[in-house]
Amino acid sequence: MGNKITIEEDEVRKWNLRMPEEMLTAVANRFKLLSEPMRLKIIRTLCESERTVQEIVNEISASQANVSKHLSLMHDNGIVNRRKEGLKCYYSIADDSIMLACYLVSKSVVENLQDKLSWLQKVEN
Amino acid sequence: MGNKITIEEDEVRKWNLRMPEEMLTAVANRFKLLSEPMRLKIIRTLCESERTVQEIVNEISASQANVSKHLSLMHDNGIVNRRKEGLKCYYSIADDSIMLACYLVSKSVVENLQDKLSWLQKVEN
DNA sequence: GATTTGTATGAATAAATAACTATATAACCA
DNA sequence: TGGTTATATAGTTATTTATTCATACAAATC
Repeated sequence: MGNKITIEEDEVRKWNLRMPEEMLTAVANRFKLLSEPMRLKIIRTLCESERTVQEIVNEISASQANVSKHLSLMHDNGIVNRRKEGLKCYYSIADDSIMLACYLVSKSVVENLQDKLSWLQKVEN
Repeated sequence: MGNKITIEEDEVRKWNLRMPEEMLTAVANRFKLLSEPMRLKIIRTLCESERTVQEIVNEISASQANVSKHLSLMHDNGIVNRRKEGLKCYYSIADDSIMLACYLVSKSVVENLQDKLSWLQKVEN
């Protein structure tokens, strides 16, 4: 229990500095997939466990067509898995790094918000 | 030397499941900032050290207006710092989590590409 | 003050895309 | 076969945005 992920700080600072153009585009595309609130909502439900399209539709109250399109897009880009069972179609997270990215970025965003809040409170007094 | 970042796996899986709507939008916006190849190129140069606008323009061969606009956008969103010195304007990375996100996502993208390649090689034989 | 240099910005354009409606497909059941 | 359910897709619209060009601003130098 309590598994830990460790990352070398030195590695981070020089993240693929010489990465060729197409790979950079691929990285940008991966980020783009995570840049829509609706898709983040979907991913968030999938982080709990696999879900059918309809289950997601009910949970996040969006249209079936829209959820399906987002799932298809994410499937085409390899960030979710698809598993068919009769009429239903189960989706799940295909790449744990997605969750890690969501975790780190949301943590950072929340921390920034907290900083702004405490700054505002200081100014008010 | 060899500083390490450690992350609890359990924490990752339940990344802010109950995060309110506006925060989710903020997270999506953060990802959106990282979803353009041109901005990633700029960020990549800034990961080495702070740079003036003109230095970046020369390094990535883009127009001054475009680089300036991207930098302004990133500054407005708090992911780069701005430091004026005479005529020149030095930009730098404001948030280390940006680098971490770039590192993790590009690592994952590269690994996926490698998987695809080795699969292709198998099929060819 | 006039000029030069570094940076920012406004307007215009083209491209991408999220969401909607309607419809198609595909699997199951009666 | 006909009907129902779950999901996918085509066409359309509205919005966003990356880029370019031209110009404005601002600090330094002459």
